[in-house]
Amino acid sequence: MSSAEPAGTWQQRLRASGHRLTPQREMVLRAVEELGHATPDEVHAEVRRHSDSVNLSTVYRTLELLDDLGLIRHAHLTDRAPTYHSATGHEHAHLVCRACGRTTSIGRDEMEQALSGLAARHGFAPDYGHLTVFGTCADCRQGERGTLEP
Amino acid sequence: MSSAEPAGTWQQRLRASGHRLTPQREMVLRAVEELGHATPDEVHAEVRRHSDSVNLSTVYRTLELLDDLGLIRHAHLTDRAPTYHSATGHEHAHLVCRACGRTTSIGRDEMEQALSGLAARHGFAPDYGHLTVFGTCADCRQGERGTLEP
DNA sequence: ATAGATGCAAATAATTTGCAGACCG
DNA sequence: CGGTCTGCAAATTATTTGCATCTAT
Repeated sequence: MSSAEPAGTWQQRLRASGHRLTPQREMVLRAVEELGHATPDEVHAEVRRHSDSVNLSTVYRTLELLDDLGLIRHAHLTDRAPTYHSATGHEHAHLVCRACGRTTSIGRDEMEQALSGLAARHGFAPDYGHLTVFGTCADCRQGERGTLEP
Repeated sequence: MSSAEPAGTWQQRLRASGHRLTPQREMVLRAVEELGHATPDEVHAEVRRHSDSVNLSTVYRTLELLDDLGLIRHAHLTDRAPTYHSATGHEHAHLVCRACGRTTSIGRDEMEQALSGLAARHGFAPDYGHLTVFGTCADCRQGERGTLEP
């Protein structure tokens, strides 16, 4: 049904689309996979730890490219910067608590099952791996003591 | 159950929270209600059409205040700027097609029903009025001509 | 009268772009 | 070699903030 990962290694994937395999691209991809969910800035910092400098512009350009190729994905876990994560693992959506900031990953299957009826009804094919549901988690609903801004 | 609109008119709502009723705030609120879904910049432009100048800073400050008070709401309909909309109407979530950009409103009830199981399972209370589901609409799935790689 | 609100301009933050030189294939 | 990529610095875009002045209450 839904095509998830394109065939081939990421190296092949790059070449197949007429792009080149550079050390920067390899480092950025690794950083994203290690960090889990990270902003462009965090990826930049991580890359710098392992190797010498890679320019922030290059990080932005690379993240965009890898996202286009489907090698990584991005989601909006805050009202601010987008965060990137590996696409080689299992596709997942996110529940984000506004009170404590905690993020819970929801497997694609569970989310797909929940939205299947709605999706069918509207002839809409959701991008599950990009979906973020904001709200309040169990812990924060109990201890509800108003707003706690970090 | 879920407290949607606080009691009282928006004027009362403002005063009750220790804020003042200014012409700027009134104009911004009107603009948001007229525009449907609008970015801060669009709200600014709309306000200027009707009356003389209101500073963009004031628009930002006012949108934030009205959002905090629950008089308006915001959602992320693109990977970019947030858009604000009236909260006096029915609360709703959005389906956004990445291909054509079309936005479909989904009533709170329908979305709540779809996610109820998942929400209960995780003890999570979703903010339905903020939820945006990206994906591909029916029309665009047909005309599908693949991905456009550079 | 007076705390809160606005306008303005400058400060931040986040992201993008032009270009010359470096480098993959 | 030759077209891609990268680094760098400057340009954009988006949003926030300090402060003097104004105004709703």
